[in-house]
Amino acid sequence: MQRRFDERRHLQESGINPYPCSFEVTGHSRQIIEHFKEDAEEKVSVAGRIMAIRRMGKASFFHIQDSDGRMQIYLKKDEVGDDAYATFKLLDIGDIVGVNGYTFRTRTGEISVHAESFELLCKSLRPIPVAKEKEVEGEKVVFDAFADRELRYRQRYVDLIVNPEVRNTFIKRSAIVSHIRSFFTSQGWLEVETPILQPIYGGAAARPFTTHHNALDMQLYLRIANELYLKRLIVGGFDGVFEFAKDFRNEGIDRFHNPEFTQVELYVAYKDYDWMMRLVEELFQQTAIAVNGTAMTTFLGHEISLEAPFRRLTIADSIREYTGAEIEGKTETELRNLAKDLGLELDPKIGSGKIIDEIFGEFVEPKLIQPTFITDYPTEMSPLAKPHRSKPGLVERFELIAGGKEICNSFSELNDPVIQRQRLEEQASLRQRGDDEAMVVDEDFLRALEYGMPPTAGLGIGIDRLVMLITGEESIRDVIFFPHLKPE
RNA sequence: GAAUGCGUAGCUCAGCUGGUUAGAGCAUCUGCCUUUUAAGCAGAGGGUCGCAGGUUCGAAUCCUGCCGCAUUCACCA
Repeated sequence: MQRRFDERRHLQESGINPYPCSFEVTGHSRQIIEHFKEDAEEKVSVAGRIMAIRRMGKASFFHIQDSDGRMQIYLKKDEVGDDAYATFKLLDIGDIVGVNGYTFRTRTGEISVHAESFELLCKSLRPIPVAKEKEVEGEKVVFDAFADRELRYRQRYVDLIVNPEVRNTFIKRSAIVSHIRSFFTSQGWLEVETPILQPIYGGAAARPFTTHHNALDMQLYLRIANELYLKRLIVGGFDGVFEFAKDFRNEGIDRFHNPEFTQVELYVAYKDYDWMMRLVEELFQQTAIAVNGTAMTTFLGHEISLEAPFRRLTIADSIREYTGAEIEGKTETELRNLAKDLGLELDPKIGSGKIIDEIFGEFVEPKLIQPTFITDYPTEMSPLAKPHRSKPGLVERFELIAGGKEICNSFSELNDPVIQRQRLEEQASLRQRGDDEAMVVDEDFLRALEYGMPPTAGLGIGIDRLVMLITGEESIRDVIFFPHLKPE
């Protein structure tokens, strides 16, 4: 590094600004290669980071990497002049340069740019961990790639420079988000923004991060969900609203959980959860095809098809199928015994809904590899969902499970303010008994419902997990640019 | 929060039944080379072996504690 500082000074002393203001770029690597014509050389100006240099005395080859790929540059001392060639000798891998020249094909067949002049655009002071590549029987083999997980996450900028597949994953993430956004927008639904700092947190069962507002001298929470605010907007008269939301949950970290994560929540008036299932099928299939060109994906070693329709199974049927146990019409005591027979050790404080959830989570969910809608959950687990139209004790709710993990959650939203108040008060008493994830009564939300919310279908999609599913990445840290790590 | 594994040069790794001055490839530096592509050839520099203690004549190597990362489990999407 000291040497590079010296070079920086050396360049400055010889009148070269190592950090100029701009450079006129006329072409990018992939586009130049695609448009290349054998007998018509094209004038181009390209810019990028030097990734490899092969100097051969009075001529050199090097590769620059720009936003969409790599381009080889050929530089001859005769043509650029002695001074420029001397400057070139001071350049390092990692420096950013602009090159003016014309396209040609080398003796070995690589489409390249024959430089007529070049300009240093940024001196790099730290060596980048370059990996070398070689083609072996048509396959690219990478040698000594920058692979240390901790370094890759802490210095994602380096990871992105050096590992093209990482860059690709994030390009796909962006494509997934923009596809969902345009799908929703094209239905006429409104993209909105709601508070991240909330005086009362709600909409999910989770522990929040707390913070403090100095001027108001009050405690505030980072949202765990935005559900209750989006419903207020449906009360306000919008037919469809959605928000790509960063939510925050003060829970453990593992390869499926980051303390801040992204959900898109959607609420559509006059619809129910049945309609929402059809929407999710169509959305997921289209998104996968838009991003990967196919509805097939590989996740955790499984081939998964996102082709609609997805299997539908009530939670009771799913437990019957995977354990042989019957949960319908059972009392809490019977359910507890049943769980014990299956080998589950349960906290004696939990109620029947939670027991069913435990059985499901232990014996069913990990086995649901192909996308499956699990429907008709016990009321106790779902205080914001509408009672089922024909099955007492259940609500109109579904979760989409794929790859053994929950990807979506959806209900026909509860819009009866009287029942909603009862449910929230039940939550509050659970809270008093020590369940610190139970919900809090939000009087303003209840007031909104009392003005009247039309029948509404709601949906939340875990974007990080959907991106994992579609890209095949096996850790949430590989689909979040800057995953949470302890400080260095 | 618990268990297991890992931490050696800028990067990828070897060395770890304790024993001269800790190695290799790439990267870096010097010299040669005007169509190379893991360019090549000749030479050189580069390390508080994660941190702190301990055992020992002697520790990268054995022991203890701490820090960080990964995986699994628990909580959760």
